Amino acid sequence: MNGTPGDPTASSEARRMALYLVLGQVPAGKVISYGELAQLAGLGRAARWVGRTLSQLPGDTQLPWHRVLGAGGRLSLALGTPSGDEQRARLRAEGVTLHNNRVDMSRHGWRPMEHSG
DNA sequence: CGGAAGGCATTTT
DNA sequence: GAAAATGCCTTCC
Repeated sequence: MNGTPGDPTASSEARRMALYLVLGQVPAGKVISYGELAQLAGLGRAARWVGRTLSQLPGDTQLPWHRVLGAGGRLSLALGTPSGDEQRARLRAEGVTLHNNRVDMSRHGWRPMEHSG
């Protein structure tokens, strides 16, 4: 609940909508971190909230949640987990190069601001 | 010096 | 109060 007076933040539903919009802006073959995603969605440092929301997403969602990684392209999900294994499988399917538990941000790091920020 | 891996601190539900 | 799809800092190669 957003029953926190003093916080101009919108309802959790509004935050989730912003997250969907930003996440839908992520092109295939590119990746982004939870923190970046939260910041682009205007959520600030709610990186935890982003990860939690993605985990709440249904399997029927069309959102590319598998393009969301930890900071610096680090995989937060561990192998052995349904989501962790699927994320790596989907990323590789899009042409993303995986290094053990790291992604090549230099080649797949999404830059919504490009250079003219 | 640069990249990768692990640990501790922060935030949200 | 506890758990979790994280983030930044420090250390090793």
